[in-house]
Amino acid sequence: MSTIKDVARVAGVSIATVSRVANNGPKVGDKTRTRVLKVMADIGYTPNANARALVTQKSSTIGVVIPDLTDPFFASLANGVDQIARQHNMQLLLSTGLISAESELQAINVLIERRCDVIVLHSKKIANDDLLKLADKVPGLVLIDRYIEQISHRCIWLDNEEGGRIAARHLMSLEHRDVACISSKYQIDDPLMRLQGFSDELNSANLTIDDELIEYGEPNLQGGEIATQKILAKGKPFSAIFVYNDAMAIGAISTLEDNGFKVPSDISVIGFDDVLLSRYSRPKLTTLHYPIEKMAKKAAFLALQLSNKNVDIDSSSEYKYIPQLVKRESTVFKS
Amino acid sequence: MSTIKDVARVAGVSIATVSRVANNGPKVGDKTRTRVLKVMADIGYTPNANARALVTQKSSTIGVVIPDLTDPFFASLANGVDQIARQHNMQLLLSTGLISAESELQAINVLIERRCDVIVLHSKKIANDDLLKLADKVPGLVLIDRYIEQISHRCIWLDNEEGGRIAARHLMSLEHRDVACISSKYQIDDPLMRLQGFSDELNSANLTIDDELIEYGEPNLQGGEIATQKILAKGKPFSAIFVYNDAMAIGAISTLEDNGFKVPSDISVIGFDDVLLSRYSRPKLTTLHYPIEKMAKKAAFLALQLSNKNVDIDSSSEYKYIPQLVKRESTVFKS
DNA sequence: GTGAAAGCGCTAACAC
DNA sequence: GTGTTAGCGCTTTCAC
Repeated sequence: MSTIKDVARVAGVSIATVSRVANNGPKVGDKTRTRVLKVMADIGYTPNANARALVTQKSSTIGVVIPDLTDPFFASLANGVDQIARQHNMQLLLSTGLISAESELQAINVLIERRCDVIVLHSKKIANDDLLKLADKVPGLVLIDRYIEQISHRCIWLDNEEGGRIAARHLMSLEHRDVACISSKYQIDDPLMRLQGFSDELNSANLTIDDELIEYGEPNLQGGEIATQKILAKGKPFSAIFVYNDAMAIGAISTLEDNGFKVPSDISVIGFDDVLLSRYSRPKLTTLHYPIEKMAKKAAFLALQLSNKNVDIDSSSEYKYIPQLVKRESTVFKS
Repeated sequence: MSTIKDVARVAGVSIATVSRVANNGPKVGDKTRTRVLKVMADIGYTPNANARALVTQKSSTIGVVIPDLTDPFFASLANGVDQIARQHNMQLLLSTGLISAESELQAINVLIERRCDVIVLHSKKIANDDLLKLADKVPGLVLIDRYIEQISHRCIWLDNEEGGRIAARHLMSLEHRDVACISSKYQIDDPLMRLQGFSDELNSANLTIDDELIEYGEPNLQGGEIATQKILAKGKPFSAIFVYNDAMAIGAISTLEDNGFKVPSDISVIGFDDVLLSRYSRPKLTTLHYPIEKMAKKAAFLALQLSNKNVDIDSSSEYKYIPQLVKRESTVFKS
């Protein structure tokens, strides 16, 4: 591939001039500029971003770490960051971290090797201490969907506990008293907090969840199916289920109906996340809206600011989002 | 951020030695190696991938151009490429192209600037000639979801026309004679070919589609809703609809039911793509399976081979995929 | 086994 | 307005 030197040679100018033209720099004669531009087009010159990054010390790429792309929730996250990247003429470098601490660490490391100025990190497995070190190393690093007190001004997170409470209040307002729960088998913060909030709110109304009516599974459609089967197998009565996320909730509904239970008339189901799917499932899913795209944009924007030494940040800020109840068709008054 | 020089200085060796250690190179004394490794860890050294790419002339990143991430179809595409990237210890650089030729061109250009060795390009708008030039410039470039004769061995594509034919045969086998079509308003190859095949097959059975029963819309849920409303407004009878993709089909079903038509008992609906959603919609969608993830993997793998000068490729190969009919619940015998 | 040095393609002073 | 030059951080001969 042709380089700046080739252009310079053919156009009969120095490489400095070519560089100026390429960067729309000042002080270049009009005839020179047009001539250089023509040569560039002729020989198909494309500047080498790696070389440029090396000398300018900035790569103009935004790095994102997410577990995987097929989950619509994470796709939305990446999409939010991408939108901010476009606005700033930056590129998205995507690193999938899957679910182990090791692979998350490796994913983030790749981004640092590439000298991403700006990184939005969704990490569930890396220990706080390691995250603190990373944050220290990369000024433009922001955590999404996680909260660490020492770097609270660099965390964009959702109040999962409050989400659990809202779900509980909603179900109680519909007079459900015997509720089951389906949670994620990955014992990370989110499921724990959601369950905690849910349980607390029930308790404060003198209700409790029967431990046997709590099941755990993979946080996807199939996980919801299996967990529901297990709960059903116990043979204990319940009139509503609080499910960890929408995918599991839809899996749960499918299983319930296969077993002769009508949703919502026999059993109400409430999900979490409000992914697109939840608006088009039958019955349409009542769920808690998780404004992930908005949060991702905020995260990218914040990371951009942090990476810019000229802007100073109030390190006491907090970026906590509250999930919103979206009432649709899968929950009704207890019959 | 610390550099190779810092490591060299602290460890009391030359940068060449550090480089050897960093790359697991040969001929380094054991004590030296451990000492250098320790220093690296101590000062938190992370090699600069840009500098490395500059000298080695390879970036070990796979570039992908897709319109956007939120469409599950494209997310699957990106995911397929990502899996191959992981296998080869490469990174995914994602460039979203949206829908204009200009933005697609710009998206691919960013990838070339970054000197991606390997590029999987989903382009609908760029003219054949321009694509040919790009392919010439970047040996590791592969087109997905598009066919250009001159570079047929670098195209991974689906036989959309055959898909249309299969859909037509399926509907005819269920004795539908009056069929409507919903197509994409973006008059690119896919919708045109699908409609063509569909129409041809009907014709060969002496059936025709009433032009008034063909409507065009955005290829998403809402587009399907609007197109269906328009068709309904014509007041012409029909017993089945062939829809451009699953999202539109689900939108169509929702609108049909809102207007008092039962799917499939009153009207059968067949979609295209077989995205995850189609398995969980009610009724479950009959559709044509588009093996996009498999094709994306193939594309990435092929691009990888192409980028490697040591492997030579049979330039007469073709990579045509045939969609498969997936019968679910949204189509039945005409009543 | 280790080091010195050249150079990848580019930008950014600094001269003229 | 244009050219010369010194690196950016790294790999890779080529000596020793």
